[in-house]
Amino acid sequence: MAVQELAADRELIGRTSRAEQVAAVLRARIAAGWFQPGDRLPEHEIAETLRVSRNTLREAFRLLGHERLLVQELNRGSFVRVPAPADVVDLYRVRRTIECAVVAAVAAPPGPPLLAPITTAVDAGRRALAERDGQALGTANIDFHQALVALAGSPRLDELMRGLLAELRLVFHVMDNPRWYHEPYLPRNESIVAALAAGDGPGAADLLRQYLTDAEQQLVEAYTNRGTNRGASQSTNRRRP
Amino acid sequence: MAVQELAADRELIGRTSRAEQVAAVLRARIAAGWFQPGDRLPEHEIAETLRVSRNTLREAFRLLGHERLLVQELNRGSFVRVPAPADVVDLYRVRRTIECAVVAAVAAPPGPPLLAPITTAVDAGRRALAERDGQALGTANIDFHQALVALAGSPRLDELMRGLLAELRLVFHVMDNPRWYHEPYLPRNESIVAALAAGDGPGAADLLRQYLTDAEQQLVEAYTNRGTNRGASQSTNRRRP
DNA sequence: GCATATTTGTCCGTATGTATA
DNA sequence: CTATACATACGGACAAATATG
Repeated sequence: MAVQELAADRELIGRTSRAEQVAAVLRARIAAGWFQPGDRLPEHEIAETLRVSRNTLREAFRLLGHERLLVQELNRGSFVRVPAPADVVDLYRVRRTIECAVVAAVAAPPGPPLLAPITTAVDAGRRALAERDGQALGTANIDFHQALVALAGSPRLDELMRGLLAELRLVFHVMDNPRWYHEPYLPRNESIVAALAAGDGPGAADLLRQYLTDAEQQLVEAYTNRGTNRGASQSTNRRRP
Repeated sequence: MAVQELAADRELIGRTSRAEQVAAVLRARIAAGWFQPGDRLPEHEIAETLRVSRNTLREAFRLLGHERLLVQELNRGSFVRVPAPADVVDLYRVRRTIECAVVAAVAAPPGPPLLAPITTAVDAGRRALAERDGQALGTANIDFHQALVALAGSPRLDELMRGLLAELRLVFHVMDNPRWYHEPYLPRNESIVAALAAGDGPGAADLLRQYLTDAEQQLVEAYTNRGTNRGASQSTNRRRP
């Protein structure tokens, strides 16, 4: 019965709990960099601002902690997570494993509903580059890789990828200017699309693997430098200005 | 009531955050089948039994909901999740993607610290089969695949795999006798180990992919039959007997 | 269809323990 | 070392939704 598919849209109406709504707000704030890695999220202050009780806020904190966006130190509070260099390495290891496996499984040119989001993301990236919009370039790159994983048609892989990219956003927020790291890879995205459109999954996967390896190397190098300079260890007691 | 048997787990809590300790207890109970898919977990009753407040229990519920072990229906409560057939398909799609990718990346015989857990799991399976211990056979199979993913050396992939296998346990709990589904695959595990020990990752990955495809087909078939017979839709109001 | 009882969702007050100035 | 601030956890309260008769 097709009606049950509507159930997926239930959460779009008001039918979600306060805790998840609060989590969504905080998630967006963290993704946008409004809360920066290392920032402490004081319960009382935030609960008062969002007009929710501390109990429901704590439920939201647990959710975000489970998503690795927050770390919760016992009796000290919740902090926006500041990823360690080892996390960057692991993130890219997982990305290589999953993205490449999904892309390599492509045996025929994907249909428009699958290919369109990919080309759209590349176009958005090209436009952002022309307008020198680093923020848009970054999100376009994220959308590109999210669309790649969507080729598998797996809800769990989609959500997993969302989580990985959300974590990766934390890494970029630790550094000053994320745009430089995405810029050189736009033409490589285009060649990946070309291979995919031709139905050459394994070829696209090879390009993608090299892409991710290069990106990781450059990112880890820049990250360890910036990271140690700031000395933003997780247990420092930074707050919002 | 049978819920009072939970009091035995009261002693396990005492070190980290209460919510995570409670979550660990419930997670173990669900994995063991003590809470069965479809069961409702009443807040007041469980909170009273575990001697925690409803607030902290709800934090634990949020965690388990995020792990897809519980579903939380607004104003109706938290239920042990009963996976749909589509979930089984997706679980195996993810398993094929990740496990095969990890195994295929093996280019040389793994060192003892990586290979030992794999062979140990196979041995445990062989022993369980000899003793006709279906429960042990199932866990041995789970340990085997967990050890396979550990080849990647990625904490995130390890945790991801743990979650997938925990979900899969729910599927087995919906059906009566899990042992029949693991039995025919033991020799295939052994051949996978042989290929791995020889450093032939791609060969092992091919065997593994076929293994997972066969297992999925058999499981989905048996699952849809059992599942519809029971009529255990998520919104039915089952409780513990 | 209606009235009642139960359960969840949410908030508040408060006590305790922990970390930090 | 004391004092302060804050997180942690508990219990009570009420409204809202749901299940039950």
